[in-house]
Amino acid sequence: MAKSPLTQFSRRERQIMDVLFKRGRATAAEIQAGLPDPPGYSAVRALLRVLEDKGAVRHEQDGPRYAYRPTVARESARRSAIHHLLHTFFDDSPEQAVAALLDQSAADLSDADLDRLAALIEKARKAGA
Amino acid sequence: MAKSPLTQFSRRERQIMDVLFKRGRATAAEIQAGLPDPPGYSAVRALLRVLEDKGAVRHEQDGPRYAYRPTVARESARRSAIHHLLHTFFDDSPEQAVAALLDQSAADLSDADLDRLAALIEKARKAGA
DNA sequence: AGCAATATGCTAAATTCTTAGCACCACCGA
DNA sequence: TCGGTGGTGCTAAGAATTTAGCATATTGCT
Repeated sequence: MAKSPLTQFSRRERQIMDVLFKRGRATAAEIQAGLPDPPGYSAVRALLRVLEDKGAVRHEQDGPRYAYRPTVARESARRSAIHHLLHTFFDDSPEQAVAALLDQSAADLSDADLDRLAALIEKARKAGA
Repeated sequence: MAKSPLTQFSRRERQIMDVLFKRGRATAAEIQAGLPDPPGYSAVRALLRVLEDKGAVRHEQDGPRYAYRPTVARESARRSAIHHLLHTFFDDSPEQAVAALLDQSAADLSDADLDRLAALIEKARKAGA
């Protein structure tokens, strides 16, 4: 298996990627603030340099400082994450996964949300058939 | 926040947990086989001992060898995984997540699957309202 | 019984991750 | 113009992870 853009991350690296995926873009200080049990600022900088080396992250000048972004689009990171979730916990069964997701968050979904989801299912039906 | 049963895992530890969650239960050799870029057998054993120390895993005698299991139920590991996925990639929006999931795997779903999902949505509607 | 094969437990070494510290540059206000 | 503030790059040490090696059981054959 060739090395995917999602190389293996260390713990801290992963935490940083999580922050970046969540925020889309952040400065070193923001990342530091977003990390659980935040390390020193230098540590964050060093990690970012490593991640940039690995090609997982790139920076752009944002006024006086750097702003970092993941290089892989959020989209494709999402896809991988979903794929991994399915594979590890749901025997590659999207149906089970959707069921779990609905079950777990039924309370947070409004009727309108549910309508939209129902519509999506209809759409899937047409596409699949 | 108290230290949850899901302590921070190192890279290898996580890989091992993934294998265990996927299989439910496995011997050291099976785990080794399931690992990406598998290390030596001793390495796997050592890791398992560490994980057992951390309380993430326990073993039971299975004939001449040990069989390992995660201590947290697959259920609750699932929940955490979903939660993390939602938080990192979907702004805590289950609706977006379900949408992505459907979109990504529409092709793999049969009409019957879709029927079941539609039924689940109906159920959620009743529960939520 | 004796031997090969396959477990396990432990430990020490190699590797990798994580961190802090220091040197330097640019901007801003006194 | 001269600090002070807040950014950057680098590097080296400390901590943790990851690994292999070796000693010791236990099982199953012959």
